[in-house]
Amino acid sequence: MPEGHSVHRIARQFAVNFVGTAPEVTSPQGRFAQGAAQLSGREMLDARAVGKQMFLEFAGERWLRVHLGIYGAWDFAGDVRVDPSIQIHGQAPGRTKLGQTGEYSRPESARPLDRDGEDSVASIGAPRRTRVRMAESDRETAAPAAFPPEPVGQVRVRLLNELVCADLRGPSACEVLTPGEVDAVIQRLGPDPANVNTPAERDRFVERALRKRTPIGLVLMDQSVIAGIGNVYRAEMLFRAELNPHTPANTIDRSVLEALWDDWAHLLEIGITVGQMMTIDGLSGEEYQRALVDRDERHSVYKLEGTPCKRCGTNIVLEEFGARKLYWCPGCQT
DNA sequence: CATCGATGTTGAG
DNA sequence: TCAACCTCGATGG
Repeated sequence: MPEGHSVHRIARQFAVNFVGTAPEVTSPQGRFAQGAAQLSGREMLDARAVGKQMFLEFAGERWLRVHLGIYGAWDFAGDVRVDPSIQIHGQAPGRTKLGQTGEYSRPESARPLDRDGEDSVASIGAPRRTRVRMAESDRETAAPAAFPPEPVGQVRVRLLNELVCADLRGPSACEVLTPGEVDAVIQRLGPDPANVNTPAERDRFVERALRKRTPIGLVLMDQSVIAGIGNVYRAEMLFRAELNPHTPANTIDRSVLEALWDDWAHLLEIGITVGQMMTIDGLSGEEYQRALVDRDERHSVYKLEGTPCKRCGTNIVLEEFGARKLYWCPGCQT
């Protein structure tokens, strides 16, 4: 379910809660018992995301690669700290408000969107006894009574240190790799502006795209061309660029492709910070708060088929495209 | 409460 | 091209 922004958020949570500790690694479900044994008791050295994949580095040149696929999720429970660069919204309806201080949900949290985001070297948040599910959207629920909690459902892998327990369920990939194998995987992925956003990286994307006759609507989802974009961001980015999804990539102006990269970098940074795919700019504070809660308020085309385009009034259409659903406006995406 | 569908990818045919 | 993976929120009765 998650697009690139969620995976970066999860990697940051591992950096804050696990890097520098030597967690016990188990596979309550059993399917990953062998891999878990290879990692257990080793210090975690690094946590990184590239596109939709996460890589956790352990001492002894062993890496855990995780891809959440369509319904994978991580649950963090215990005394969880929140990386200062991310906000956690989206508690279940009817649950207690997030954080006694309201630190993560006050309206001013909208502000970083309009700035460049170079300021924060804030200190890491204090641990808070809680449980947070991190997947396509985050959800905070009441802390389990016991620590570590009883595994619920099919837990492929559990990482447990003194303070925090992280459970992985439903991943499409979960495996131990050597450094060389990690390099090979990353080699096959396109650039990710959340890791390196330089003119050279942007050129890498542009050159790869210009070599394809494939429609841009497919190229944007090709993880070897640009990493991290999924079906929602694809549709929304094409709308923002006023681009017909069927346009062959190699017929698009270089400047337009450069703008697509810049827009992805922009949207991805917002997504990482906010934890929601906010794809409409310039919302008022009130609209922004509504967009946090209601998907239809934060998108222009995704799942909005049959409604009038906010830009030109033409009805948004839904089209089967490369085995996925594509939402776009035939009126102004030309 | 049963059923559906999903923000993804792989691999069989 | 499409089933499989195997989770869970949304939807409808």
